[in-house]
Amino acid sequence: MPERQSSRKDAIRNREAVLAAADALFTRRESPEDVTMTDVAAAAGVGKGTLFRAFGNRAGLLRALYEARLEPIRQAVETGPPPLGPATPPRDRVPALLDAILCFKLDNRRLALALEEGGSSSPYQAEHYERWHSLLRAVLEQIPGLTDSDFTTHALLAATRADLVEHLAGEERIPREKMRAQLANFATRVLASGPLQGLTSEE
Amino acid sequence: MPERQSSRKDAIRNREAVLAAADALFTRRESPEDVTMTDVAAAAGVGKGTLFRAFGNRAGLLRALYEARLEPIRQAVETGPPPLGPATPPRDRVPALLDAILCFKLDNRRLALALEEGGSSSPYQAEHYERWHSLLRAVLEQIPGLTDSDFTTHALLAATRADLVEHLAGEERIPREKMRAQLANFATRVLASGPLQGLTSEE
DNA sequence: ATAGAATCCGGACCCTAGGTCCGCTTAGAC
DNA sequence: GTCTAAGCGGACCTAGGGTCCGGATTCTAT
Repeated sequence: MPERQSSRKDAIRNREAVLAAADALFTRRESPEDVTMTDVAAAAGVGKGTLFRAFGNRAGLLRALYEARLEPIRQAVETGPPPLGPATPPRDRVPALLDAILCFKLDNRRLALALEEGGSSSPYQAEHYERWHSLLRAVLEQIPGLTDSDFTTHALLAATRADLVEHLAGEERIPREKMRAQLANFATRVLASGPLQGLTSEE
Repeated sequence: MPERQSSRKDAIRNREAVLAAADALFTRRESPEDVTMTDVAAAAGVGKGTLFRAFGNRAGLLRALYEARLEPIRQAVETGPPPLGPATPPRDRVPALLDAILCFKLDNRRLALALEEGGSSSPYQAEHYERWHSLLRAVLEQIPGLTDSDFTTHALLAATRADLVEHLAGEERIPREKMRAQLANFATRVLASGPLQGLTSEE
């Protein structure tokens, strides 16, 4: 667990340099997998030992980058104004949250891709997925008549998977605004199931 | 492209042996990634050269296994009786198709996992995904009032992603029947948007 | 200021796993 | 039987993630 902060200023400077270099590399290069750790170290003007001591491993570096980029959104969701903040009525907040996630992944395609496929273990063991899931689920549960909130949350989040977004934006050339509209439409449809009762799956 | 059939019987025998060995290994071992190509070759009593000549690369082997397992379902979907076959009314066929996919992934967890994450490129470039997508989409388009069929299809299929299924079955310990019910419920909710007009995203 | 300790630096090195190569073997045709 | 094209298999190559350790740097106490 090499994640604790260091106080030495060269360590801090190097950490920043690595973050910046990795950031640049991931946005520049086509595919995440041809950004090697050696590349990152070289671009940051730092040795591999330094890189690995600071972040543990590849996944650690990705996570650090991801969290940093995600911070503003986390703020907006937790303590911000509507439509993202807690004061928003659930039926409006769900599409807004999904939209925020989608936009984030559109703006950080390579990075999100690298983190989600990243190998090792599924994205479902990542902490940040867990956070989104429990938040979204809590919001869903405030909507009356909505069942299977756990599964529904997973299914909604699955529609924003990085590789799907990448495919839609890259291969199918779907413009950003259209994709956002489609996702919002989809989410709304899922929520708008007032009249449907009795379909509930039982325990 | 080393995919063409050989007529020599030793080649055929070896191909079968590899397929069988790989199948056994993938179901036995915990995680797909600790089944190495060398393992497979050894278990099949065959050299690595043979293995790679027969299947090209790791993805090729996975694909071959996957297609073989998928064959019966493909049959049932293309020319079988309802609820999977073409004679089924669209509103019933969509959940049935998704259910078939879900069951398949539940029955072939490791394999589906290995193929979908498999690294290299996203599952969205795989031929079999393309097949499912166009089929499902065609069915969706027969439902009046349903818009964004392309995106909706992607979103529905995303709910059956191998790693999500694995997570639900493995970590969350959701029983098979419950998961099937939840997916069916979800699909039905998505389709049951008759009253909703005007939400359509415009070109 | 300076010595000493703790920490950090960095690149040579290791290991694993996918993939290739090539001399030897074998199936099948004549 | 023999000739040949195809197949065989394991030694070998390579790339990239991760480790190691001698030397440099920073912080602290005096």
